[in-house]
Amino acid sequence: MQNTPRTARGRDSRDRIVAAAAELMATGGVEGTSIDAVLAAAGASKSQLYHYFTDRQGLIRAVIAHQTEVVVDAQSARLARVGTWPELRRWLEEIVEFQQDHECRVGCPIGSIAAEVAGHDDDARHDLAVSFGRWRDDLAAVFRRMRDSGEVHAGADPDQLAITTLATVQGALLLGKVHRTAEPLRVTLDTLHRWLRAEAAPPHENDR
Amino acid sequence: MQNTPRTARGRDSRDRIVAAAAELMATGGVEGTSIDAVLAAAGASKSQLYHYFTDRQGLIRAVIAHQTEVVVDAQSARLARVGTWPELRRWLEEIVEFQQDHECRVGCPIGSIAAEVAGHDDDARHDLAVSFGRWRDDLAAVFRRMRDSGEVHAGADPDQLAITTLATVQGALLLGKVHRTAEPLRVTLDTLHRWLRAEAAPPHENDR
DNA sequence: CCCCTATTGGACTGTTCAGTCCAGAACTTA
DNA sequence: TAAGTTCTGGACTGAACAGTCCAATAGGGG
Repeated sequence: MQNTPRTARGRDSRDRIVAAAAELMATGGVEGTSIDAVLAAAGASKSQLYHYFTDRQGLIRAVIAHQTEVVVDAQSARLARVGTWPELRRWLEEIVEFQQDHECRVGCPIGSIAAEVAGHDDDARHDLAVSFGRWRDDLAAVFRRMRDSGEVHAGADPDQLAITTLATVQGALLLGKVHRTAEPLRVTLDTLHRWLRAEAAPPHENDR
Repeated sequence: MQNTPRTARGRDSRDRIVAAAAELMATGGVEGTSIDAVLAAAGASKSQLYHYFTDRQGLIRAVIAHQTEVVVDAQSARLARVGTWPELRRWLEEIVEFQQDHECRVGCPIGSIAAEVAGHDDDARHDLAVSFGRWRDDLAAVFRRMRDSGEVHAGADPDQLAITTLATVQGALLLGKVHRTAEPLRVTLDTLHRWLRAEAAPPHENDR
């Protein structure tokens, strides 16, 4: 019935359901995860789920919102601290390290959901477009800052760099997930970094 | 029972089933496509399907093989005709055009299946790794040819360029699918092309 | 033509699924 | 503490699902 939780207990129940669904869907896919499996994992009952969500699709969209919070919001905070080339490099390295620590099993939760539902769930697709849009904007802000501070040359287009960076990261995460190795991820993000560096402002133009 | 078709009629039946499954799974996702839906679309009966495939997973792997044939084999033939920068650019443009013509609805069939099943079907994941590996090798062959002919500078690593190119293309296709616009695809592949061009051999080193 | 194998139709089974429903428990507010 | 609301347990339903089975047909080699 799509109720908003009004008590701490209700909020906790809803959160447990969404967290369990997010975890199961990340590994088993969206359509491969049943309501019953989610409830078993969350230790909740059916009436709880249908009290907070209209139907399965509502739960899926809540999972997308949850993963956006986990992934994009975290990236937003992380990217806010990126303003130099070494910091950008570090950001890319952390992505590789994270995947390595998780055996490349998940890739990007948002990207995985997107690939699965974008074709047949227009509402979910829209939510995901917004999430990706925010991520792209955060990246564009980084490149804009770096351009303003002279780390990136004046002619560079921060938006284009952001879109390309996001696409490359997503593709690299997919390849890593398929090969279950951080190797393609490492190679790709390394090359991406090298190419991005070519957007740096020539030192002789800024250092005088 | 995983029988190989022994007559023309049997081969036709099997092909119809796989083609219908591939089409449905491309739009509705793998787990979102039921056996019954496949049979209805193919105009076949259950005993036909279970005569040629052991189970649902067998059908999925056959679909992966089919899409590999359609996508990777086609790319292989297409990339065999790429050996110069304008030809490489043309190849990237064709990807954008194809997606535009299909309203970015499908993205890459291989990539979509990969994102969905890589997490929980190890056999399928392996098949997909092989498919992506072949695609990468074909791309590496292009860059190796271009290096040998002096279009790419001697220090470039064809394998790294191939992996990064494949990852970027896959990521761009995903973004296009989510936004249902060729715009991010166009921007990303444009930028990718610009960056790849930086791997070109300096003219003064080869033109004398 | 006959025999043998490949192929096919479709009914059937048992399970799992999403979603409904209602009675009762827990909590809030006054 | 009493009334009103929120939350919860879990049985129940009907549909959809993957997979089985067998009888029947089609087609090819002799």
